[in-house]
Amino acid sequence: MRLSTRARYGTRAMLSLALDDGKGPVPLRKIAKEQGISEKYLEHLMASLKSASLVRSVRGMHGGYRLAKPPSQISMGEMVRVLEGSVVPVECVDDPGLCRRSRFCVLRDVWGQVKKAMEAVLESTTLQDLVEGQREKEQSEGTMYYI
Amino acid sequence: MRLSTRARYGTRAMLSLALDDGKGPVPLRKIAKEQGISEKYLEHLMASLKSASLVRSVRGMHGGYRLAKPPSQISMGEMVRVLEGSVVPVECVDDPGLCRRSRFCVLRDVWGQVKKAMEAVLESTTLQDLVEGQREKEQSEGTMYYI
DNA sequence: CCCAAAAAGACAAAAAAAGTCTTGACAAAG
DNA sequence: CTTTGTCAAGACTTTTTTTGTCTTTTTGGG
Repeated sequence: MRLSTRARYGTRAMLSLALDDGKGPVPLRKIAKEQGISEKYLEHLMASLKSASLVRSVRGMHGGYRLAKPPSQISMGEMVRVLEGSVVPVECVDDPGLCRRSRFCVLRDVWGQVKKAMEAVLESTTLQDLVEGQREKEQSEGTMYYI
Repeated sequence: MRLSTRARYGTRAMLSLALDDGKGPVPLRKIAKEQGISEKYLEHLMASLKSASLVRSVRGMHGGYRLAKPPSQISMGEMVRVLEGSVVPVECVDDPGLCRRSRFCVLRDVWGQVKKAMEAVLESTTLQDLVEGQREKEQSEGTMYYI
């Protein structure tokens, strides 16, 4: 029940873009450095995000990536789906035809509930929320002792 | 964000045991056949479930496995944890030391909420609930399909 | 009592799949 | 002609799933 690094890295990259939203394209290299991710690997993630129209790219000098929509219109759910495929714990939840027991399978019902519960959280959180949360945390960080 | 077959097969095996609870030990071979799982693989799963004291085994002729506790005292959460390790989507949620950003990481907060949401569902569902649900389904549909 | 058969158990490791990361050649924009 | 993204291919690693071989426990039939 783990997320792969695709979702972890990808969402962090998206958060980076959101934090710099409106300041022109952010080069992949910068994001990779900030997040400690291999550039080449991040490239793959950005390709997925781009083909899902969550980001847009600008080539050439001063190029880079930027969000394709305002942060308030990009949910965690959308990002995770793009990066990892569906948020479903077991295939048959989305695709009952996969198993002919589906109609009578109580376990399938449970996995369905799990999916719903996860989605509720992920869909209700947008990049905008993350940005705001991050700004708050940064503010209180300044007033805290460094351990 | 998928469960591995460990959790899928394992929970199905546990449900099988719960449905036959009180009728003496069920041989692994029977469960494997019912569920279409390799015997040897299932053996590994049962070993995990056994060492977590969710099932007990009886060796020798007419031996097999049976639940170690009443179905009402075994939650889905317990089973999934045993079979898959923790239900946590990202390590740092349980173990903040893994990343020094943890304290200020908004994404970690979100993954924490996702974990809670999943756990709420899984902890509140017991094998007893599954058995009852299964019996209801059988009744309303008249037939039960085993493979 | 002794043996054969039916089970679980242990240990190992092969095989397959998924995930992660790298290299290198190419294309566009300034 | 340098900075940046794009694409293809594959190497490497880790996890997951399956298989094999042998041992131990228990029971039921002679």
